[in-house]
Amino acid sequence: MARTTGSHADITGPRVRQAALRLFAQKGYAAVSMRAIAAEVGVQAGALYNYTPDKQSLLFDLMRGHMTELLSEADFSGAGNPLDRLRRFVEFHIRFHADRPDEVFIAYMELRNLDPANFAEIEALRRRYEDGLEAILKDGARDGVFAVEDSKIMTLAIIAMLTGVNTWFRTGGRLSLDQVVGQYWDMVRRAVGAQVER
Amino acid sequence: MARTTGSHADITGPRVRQAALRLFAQKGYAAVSMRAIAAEVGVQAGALYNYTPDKQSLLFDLMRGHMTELLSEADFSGAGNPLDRLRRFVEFHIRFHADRPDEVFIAYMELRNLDPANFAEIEALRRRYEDGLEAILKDGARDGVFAVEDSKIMTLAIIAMLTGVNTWFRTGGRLSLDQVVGQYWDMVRRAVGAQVER
DNA sequence: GTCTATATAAAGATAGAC
DNA sequence: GTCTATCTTTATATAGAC
Repeated sequence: MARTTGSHADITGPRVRQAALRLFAQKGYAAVSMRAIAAEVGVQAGALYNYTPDKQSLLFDLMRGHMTELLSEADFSGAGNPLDRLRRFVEFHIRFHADRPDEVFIAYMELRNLDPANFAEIEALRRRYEDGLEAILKDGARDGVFAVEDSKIMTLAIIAMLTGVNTWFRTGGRLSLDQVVGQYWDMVRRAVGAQVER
Repeated sequence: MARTTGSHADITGPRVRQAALRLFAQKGYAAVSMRAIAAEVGVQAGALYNYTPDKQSLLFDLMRGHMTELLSEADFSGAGNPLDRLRRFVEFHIRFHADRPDEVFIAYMELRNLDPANFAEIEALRRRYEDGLEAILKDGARDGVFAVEDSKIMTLAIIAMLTGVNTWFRTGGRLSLDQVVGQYWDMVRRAVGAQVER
């Protein structure tokens, strides 16, 4: 990708983030050099430092942006009965994550490469998301429509199961995302002990 | 750890693998230098090459050893009814993985750092393990005791849910491993549509 | 078998010209 | 804003002494 000297701040900034996202997801943060990111963008390594103070900030900004968007799009308003809220959560989680495989991969794989302060901030966001699901389960248990022995364990089990979709799902594969959502909803609904509607 | 010059092949070999295991799990393969492994063992970097041809082989041997042990200890014999076999699988999976947090972490996080040929070999072993669980689900569906819409999806969903335990379980924490096994078995049993025994 | 020393390559980050 | 050039550090791996 040949590039000439000049000013392209508005274009280059997003391209740096995009290149870092793709390369971090593909090879891992520690295995990606600033030179590799620069090459993907089409600039020299030194130019990257106009857009990020260092490599760590690049990783942190990607993860924080992802978690912030996740929390802003999730519906934890509490509207509706617990079974409907759980169904909406399952569908949202699968679709949101299927749309952003690289961001999801980084968010789960690169936590240990965050500086301690950055790690704490990302963990707090993740915790808020878990709390959103746990509130649904607790409300369902309170209403007697879910069989919840330990809401925290059930929260983590459901999220792990749903996020696992990203390890194998590919658009255009054997199953449509609609089918995936349907089957996971069947499993989650049964796992929480909700009655199967007929 | 002060060390002097001399021959310690029988001792040093396992210590190299153990140090690599611990450091790869903690910092990630790409972020761990051969010098760091040597320092953990208490030798100089050059001495490591008496025990491994290179860093990649160190990673591959750890992962292959883990997967081979997993397959050798799992009971995929087909003895018993599908519900009992599934219960045994759930308990085995949770306990085996809880006993080996570092190996499990590496096996899931460092796949992309394997050379292509090594990756193919590990993937084949992982597939064999998945096939073992899928056979249980298929037998249960055949007997009409499980409600299985797609055995492959259900296999991956169960494994993802169970392996997720490793992200939070710590010995001496709020819950004993017995309690964890019991609660996950409740969820899995319901997720596959099996009747809850009373 | 382990050491010291080193060959060779690549990393993160910065300086100064344009 | 981007370039080229470079400082400084660190990496994998090997050679040869003991």
